[in-house]
Amino acid sequence: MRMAELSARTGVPIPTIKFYLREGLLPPGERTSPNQAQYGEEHARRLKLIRALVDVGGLSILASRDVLGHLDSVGVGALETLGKVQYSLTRRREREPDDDEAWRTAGEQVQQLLDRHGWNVRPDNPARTGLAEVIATLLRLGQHDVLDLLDRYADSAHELAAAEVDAVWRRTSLEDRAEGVVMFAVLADALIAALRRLAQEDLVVGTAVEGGAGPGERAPASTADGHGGSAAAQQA
Amino acid sequence: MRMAELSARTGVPIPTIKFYLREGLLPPGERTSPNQAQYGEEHARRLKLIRALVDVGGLSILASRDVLGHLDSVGVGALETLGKVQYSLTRRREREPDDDEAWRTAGEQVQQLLDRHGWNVRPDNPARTGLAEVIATLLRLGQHDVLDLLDRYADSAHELAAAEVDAVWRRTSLEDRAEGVVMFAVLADALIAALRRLAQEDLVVGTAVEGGAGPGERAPASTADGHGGSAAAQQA
DNA sequence: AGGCAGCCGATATTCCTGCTATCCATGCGG
DNA sequence: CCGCATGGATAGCAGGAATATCGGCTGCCT
Repeated sequence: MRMAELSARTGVPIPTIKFYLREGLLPPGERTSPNQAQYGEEHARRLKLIRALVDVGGLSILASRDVLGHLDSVGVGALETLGKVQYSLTRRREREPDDDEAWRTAGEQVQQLLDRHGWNVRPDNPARTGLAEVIATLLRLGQHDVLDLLDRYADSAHELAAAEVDAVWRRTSLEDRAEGVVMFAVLADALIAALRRLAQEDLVVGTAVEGGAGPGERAPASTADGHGGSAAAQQA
Repeated sequence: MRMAELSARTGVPIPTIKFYLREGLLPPGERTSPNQAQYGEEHARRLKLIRALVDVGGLSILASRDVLGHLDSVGVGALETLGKVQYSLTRRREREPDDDEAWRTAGEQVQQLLDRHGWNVRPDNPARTGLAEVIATLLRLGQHDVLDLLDRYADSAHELAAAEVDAVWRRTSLEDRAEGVVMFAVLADALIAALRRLAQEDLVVGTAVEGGAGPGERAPASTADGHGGSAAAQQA
């Protein structure tokens, strides 16, 4: 197909497609003449992926290019891809953190947490810094009760990550796996954030309705222990 | 204290403080004369909070102003504050979603999920739309196995939210509670994201090291033999 | 009392990002 | 064979977040 059709099919305006081509997010089409090119299904897919990363994942154009670049160099294994994607994802911190008391404490807490949970993480994983930064901020603001939940957060995160790794591993082709890594790294963040907000409201509404005396032992709403597994997999 | 001291104490440059004042993020100091003002401890705290929201939480100046505005109008109860904060948090979607098949399916799935888990959420909660948007995107990209984990994500989210609500409720003063709401709404997102990335790497390293045959039942933790193992996980 | 520094407010300028718009030469295609 | 879409390059624009500059004033120190 030509550019006009690509645009029509994906809903992305032509000037924007040109822009993405220029910026290297979208690989160039196959030239059939000096001013004609053919685009395939993979271009449409890539375009949709770009919009997903930018619109839903909130990535910058630059970060998206990096992430997508890792997708193209598959064959190096999921670990490699995951590492690179994660590195691309952490938005560059403009100001390197000031080396104050809170920062040092935060660094220690991160290490202790990793030890406590027995996590094996490379020392250069940028998520370490990210985590330390959040902890340092909470320390500076004196929000110690948030930090008391760290281990709980960690347990849940580990559970979820296990399910994610499992799901990715179940994929067969290398490309699919790499794409899965990106999905779980980028879009799951948005997913969890939204779910947490919904759950928060449910709980607050529940406690407020019960008289506002405190977070009472509300009947746990059927606990959803029987959630129909793939009932969500509506496979449209 | 005067502006210079406020700047020195918080590390925020004076022009930036002026900017925040202009934009209404920071309440003006107490005037002692037409060109002199006094700032108190609460201004320093507010400044640190602004930097936390902007730097760590990734909020825009505008969104931060809204969130902080809700902090000032305390006394209306945690539910009210939570709702307003959540509304301010969801970044305005520039393009309202195109009403295609995926979007409609996504809307249904959100409702089904809420029913399945028995969550009581107001219909105007913007997180509903946010969640639907992510689901629609995943549908359009054909990532159904991600959606299969929705219920698992929801369960974890609910657990965490319960702990969070509990923690907030434990706070005594109204101001502290409102601040807690903001903390858990904004910073916990970053916290969880970082922890998930760390857990992901741990699990991938673990499976890769064990021969790359699949996500095996790795001995839980205690692996912390140093990070040497991960370096070897270059698995071609 | 004199003077210098600091402060406040307002305006203007800069830098970055993510697109759009314009322009032009070219060659497809009816 | 001629118009119009295509592709490439350059320039422009809008919004966001600061940052710089300037004028007028006022403490405060001596």
